[in-house]
Amino acid sequence: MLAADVGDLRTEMLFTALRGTDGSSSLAFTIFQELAVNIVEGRLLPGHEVNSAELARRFNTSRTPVREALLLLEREDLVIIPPRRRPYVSPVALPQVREIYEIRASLYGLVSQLLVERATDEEIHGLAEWQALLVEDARLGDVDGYFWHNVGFRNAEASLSKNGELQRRLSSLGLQMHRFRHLSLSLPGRLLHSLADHERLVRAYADRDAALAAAVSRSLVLRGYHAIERSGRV
Amino acid sequence: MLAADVGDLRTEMLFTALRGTDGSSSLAFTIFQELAVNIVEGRLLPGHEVNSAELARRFNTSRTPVREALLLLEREDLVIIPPRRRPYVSPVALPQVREIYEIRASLYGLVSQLLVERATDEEIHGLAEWQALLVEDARLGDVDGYFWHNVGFRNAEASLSKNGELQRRLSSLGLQMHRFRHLSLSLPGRLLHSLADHERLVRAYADRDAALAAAVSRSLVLRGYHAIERSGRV
DNA sequence: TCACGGCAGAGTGTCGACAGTTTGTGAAAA
DNA sequence: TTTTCACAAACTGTCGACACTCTGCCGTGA
Repeated sequence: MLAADVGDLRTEMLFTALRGTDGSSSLAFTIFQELAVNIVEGRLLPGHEVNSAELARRFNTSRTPVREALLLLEREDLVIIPPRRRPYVSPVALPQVREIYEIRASLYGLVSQLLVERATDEEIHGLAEWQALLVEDARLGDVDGYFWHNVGFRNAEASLSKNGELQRRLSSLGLQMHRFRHLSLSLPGRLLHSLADHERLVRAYADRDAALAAAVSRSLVLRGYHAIERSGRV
Repeated sequence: MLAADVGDLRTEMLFTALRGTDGSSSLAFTIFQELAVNIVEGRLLPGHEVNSAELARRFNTSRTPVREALLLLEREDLVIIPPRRRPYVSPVALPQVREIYEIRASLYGLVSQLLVERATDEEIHGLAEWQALLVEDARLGDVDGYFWHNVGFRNAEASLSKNGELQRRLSSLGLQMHRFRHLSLSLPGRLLHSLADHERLVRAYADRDAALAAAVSRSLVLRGYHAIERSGRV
């Protein structure tokens, strides 16, 4: 039933850098992925209790793979497993959102810096193509399209930093961020601001200006947080 | 038998920020901690295969908690669990060491920046006391003492950033880093360089110079990597 | 009426067992 | 002698069951 969701090309993007990491290949990871998508897309709300026995029934398995899936979810901070108590979907409170954005800003600053040092001209040109997609989405007012192309752009940047660890950690943070990022972009006017920042970022890449790129990248992320903060929606 | 190791006050420091995170309270986490210490202290070498059945025997448990402990170890990148194959202690190759130091440098830059913005004068004064311990260790040439006081200093900084997520992620990185960090400090002359950097860092804190503190903090970490790189020991 | 204590239901943590897969060994063939 | 194939041992992933713990409800006593 959820295979459709998980198989979806877009949600797939959220897991690419995480896939290699997982231990148990199939059952546990499948359940993990399924639940993770439901959490980040907001179908499983914060505080919702997840029952391993019930999940086992739903997935036609025993509780063992379910438990392992829950551990994977905990590793991504999507659920909290108190000892001897029911696991529940982790809360999304503003202070914690800020913490995550701060980390993400710092790491994307690093990505941009490394990218300038290590990416080839062709690779940087590839980023410009993502940028073109974003421009088009913005022109059409296609918030959803913008959102996912933005994910693609971000993933491409991370990959060009040529630091696999960094890429993995950002992917992990990204999963967490998707729980509230759509809030940020759907705010009025936000999309155009974001686009302008992207523009400056791509230009800094083309100019091979590492310091500027890092600064723009950081502020790009932080601006997303401030938008959420001001919206008062969390 | 290993309780002595794990109970040790110093190794304890490595896990403080990780403790709350764990799902299974006792058995799995105990096994995890035990194995983690053995890996970071170099008693379990990279590539060494860990056999869940054998571990279960050694800890007088079934394989279930052992499996969960292995998942926790995988989360800290201390073991790799290929599907349907034996888990093994993750390798420590120079390129990956570099990746981790890059991330750590960036995040400690963030720590220093946030610390300047958020710590009270008393708290910053507390850091100066750690610094005094380091000076004393350096004077005595006590590399081991310097190492652990340095960990304490770093933990204190992370805590003063008042960003719990950041603290947790640094703790996770730290666990990984301890696998090769002792290499760095035991290099001749390295200790004094490190001390001089600390001195500058503490002064930047006292002066509330966020930009300088962040820069010094980053270079402090990166210098550690360059020392390892030049030593050619990895 | 309200507080306290005990009891039943639900759920987690752990266990031992089983099936399927991988690895290593040894015999057979080239 | 070297290579290939097949078999056996070892190990992983999964399962169903059991004991202990927690939670919520109900009855008892004040």
